[in-house]
Amino acid sequence: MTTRGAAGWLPLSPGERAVAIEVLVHGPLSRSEIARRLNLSAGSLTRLTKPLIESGLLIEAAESGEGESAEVRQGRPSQPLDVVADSRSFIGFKITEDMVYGVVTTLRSDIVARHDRPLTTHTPAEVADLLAEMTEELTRSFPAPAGIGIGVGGRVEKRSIVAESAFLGWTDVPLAELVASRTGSPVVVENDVAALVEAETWFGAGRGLDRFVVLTIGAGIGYGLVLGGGRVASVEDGRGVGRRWIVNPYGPLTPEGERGSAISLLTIPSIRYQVRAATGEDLTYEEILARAAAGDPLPARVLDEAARALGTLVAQIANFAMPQKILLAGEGVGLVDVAGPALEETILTHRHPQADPVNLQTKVSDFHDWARGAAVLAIQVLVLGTGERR
Amino acid sequence: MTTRGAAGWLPLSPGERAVAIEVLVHGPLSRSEIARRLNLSAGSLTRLTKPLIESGLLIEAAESGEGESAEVRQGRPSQPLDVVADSRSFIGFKITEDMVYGVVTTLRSDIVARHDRPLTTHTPAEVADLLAEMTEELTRSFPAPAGIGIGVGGRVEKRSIVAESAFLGWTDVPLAELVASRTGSPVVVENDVAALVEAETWFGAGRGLDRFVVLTIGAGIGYGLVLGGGRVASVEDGRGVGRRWIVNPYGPLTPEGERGSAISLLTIPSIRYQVRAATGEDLTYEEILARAAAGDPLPARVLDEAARALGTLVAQIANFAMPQKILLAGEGVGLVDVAGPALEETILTHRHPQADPVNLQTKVSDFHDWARGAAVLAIQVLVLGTGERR
DNA sequence: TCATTTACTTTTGATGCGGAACAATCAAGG
DNA sequence: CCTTGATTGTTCCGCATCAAAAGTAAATGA
Repeated sequence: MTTRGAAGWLPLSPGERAVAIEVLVHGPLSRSEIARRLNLSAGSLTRLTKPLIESGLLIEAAESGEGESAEVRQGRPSQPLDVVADSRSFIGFKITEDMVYGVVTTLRSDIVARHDRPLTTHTPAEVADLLAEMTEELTRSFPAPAGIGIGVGGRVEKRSIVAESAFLGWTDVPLAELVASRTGSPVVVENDVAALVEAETWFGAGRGLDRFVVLTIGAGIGYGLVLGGGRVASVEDGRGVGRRWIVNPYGPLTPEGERGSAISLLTIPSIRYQVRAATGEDLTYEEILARAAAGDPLPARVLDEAARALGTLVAQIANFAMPQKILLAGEGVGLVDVAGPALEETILTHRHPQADPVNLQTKVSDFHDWARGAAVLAIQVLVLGTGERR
Repeated sequence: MTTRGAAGWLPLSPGERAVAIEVLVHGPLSRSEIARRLNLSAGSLTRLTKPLIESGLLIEAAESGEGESAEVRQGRPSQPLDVVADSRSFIGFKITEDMVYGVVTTLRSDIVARHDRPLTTHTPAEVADLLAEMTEELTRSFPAPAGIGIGVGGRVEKRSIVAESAFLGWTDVPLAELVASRTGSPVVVENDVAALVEAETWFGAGRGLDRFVVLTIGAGIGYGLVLGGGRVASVEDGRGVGRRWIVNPYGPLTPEGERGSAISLLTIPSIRYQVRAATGEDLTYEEILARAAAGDPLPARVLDEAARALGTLVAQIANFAMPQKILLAGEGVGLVDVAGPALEETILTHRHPQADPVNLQTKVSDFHDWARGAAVLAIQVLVLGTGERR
């Protein structure tokens, strides 16, 4: 097995794991607070926290200090527990066509170092060599990594094998094994969108939610549905979702995606293509946003149409999947700033008048966020033994 | 409390409840089979089943008899356990504008008697009187009902109060209390769609599934999303969902619903309205189906457009909510028989080419199915103590 | 100083589960 | 006919886990 169990930490009992995850995800918490959250008695918490503290995973945090401890309360002061975030470090990689982005994170998934390198070859062995080299450089000033997570666009099986990746030209590449043998660290490989979704579910916008959706816009469209704390896997994962999400049958026809599909309306290449086809100018996405903001009518029209498509999608997701929150992420969500009103208006048009307003959050992510997502997967799988679901 | 706990049966421990539900929902099962399904040891099953058998809820079923016991197997023969379906009876009502439909069911939710009565008044007290009378008549040849379930179109709160029902003109009517005081039986009131969804989740198309969707077409549109065995409640419940599900912005404008919405494209009144507006003839839904099947172009066109709208909806639900199965139910699903190919084609158009085919099931329901749904709710709440979720 | 409040620990008892040993009941094969 | 093996179900014991209760600790406020 490439991805063996908790490396270094003792295996956790279900109760211990629940406590560890609660503290890890929801910051420093006192024992009594954890007891309330997990519906356990105070006595159980003494029992469960003892081995966690002894093993070094948790620590009795220094009292919040002099700053200001919120309200002064009566009674014995509580003793917050916190994870020893720096006790282990994790490495996350995001592989794109021509670059590899790497980060080092703490147990809390805070990024403490970044390191990127151009990717000049797609040969599996050479890519693994590069990842091993980058691991070496990244860990120079940190303890040996407890785990390595790798995010790749494409289909990934068993969290270790890249079954199919078009932009790398890979089929059934056992990437986890290749990297693990070079670095000696356990490795988890996952589809990039899936990793980002898990990261947001644990540490980001979806923290503590039961139903949660992540929609990413960038070079393509990504969709992740989280139910009951776990991501729902589907066969379309990593196969370029959104090609057949026909939002507007009379919408534009672009090289990728069907006419009027989410891909042809929303992705960065499609928006650039539409502007280029109409004006002859080859503008970057940022330039298009800037021109639209400045009042240039053609870019504004393209972005307005995109925002309306996005609003339709968001409303449909809210109507049918009923998430408590929808996160818009990726490099291509800048259009929300420029065409926000059109987005809002379209959402309202497609929602029941008495329905709850859609809880929508926007987060422009860069490639280091994707790499961080991969690191979070390593935390989940390797430290806490959170296996795959169904 | 109107809806007090398990009337007659001892309160069940979580383990006992799990066993009871497993046997109730999945037919006769041997102890070892239950142990496998619930991941319990054989010893635990002896312990858990003993009180259930003693209390009369379960029984050691007579061996399947002479017929043919499938394959001959080695070893001690298994002893299937089954619920004593006839030990209690349940009553379910569905209230429409001018009729009340009533059924008597077994613990397994099999309908053993039906009785309908016209509804000539909408006064809460008189409706409750009628329900009490019908209960009296329905239980003449059956033991006293263990519980009564009532399904109403509209918003229902706390499974007892009709907060708002347009067609009855009701606001905050404590219907459960009114009926319970007249009959002496515990009463559960729920939105009709919600009740049907629960019934299908436990005993119907959604049995054993983790993610499941029910879409009903009739006088209106109904939508129910089941995740992890529980229905997701939403504020739109009972407020006429589908009015803002804009499927085709250039679709027909009907008296109800926005232009091109699911309501104006799919509901029976809208389809009849479209045919009437075009031909001047006031046809029933069944007549429209028959004419379209016979080749009459105008009804065929209306139904074709409806089927394409339905296909779009189904595909969107499959794309975004990712259920393992979608059930189409209600009085208005007959169009699937007439315009099935258009439905299939539209679904495929909106699905990823490599996605799993949509698991779609169609079930024409009559009003007794709705009443049965209400009875199932009584079974859930009163017998097994399955409370509300979130 | 002393009651009060809140947080945590220790002890105790109950519960529920898995596992081992055993009984029951069948088929297959000499 | 008897043995062997397979499968189901029962009984019993030990273990893990939890809640409840009682005790300890550390603060506030009068």
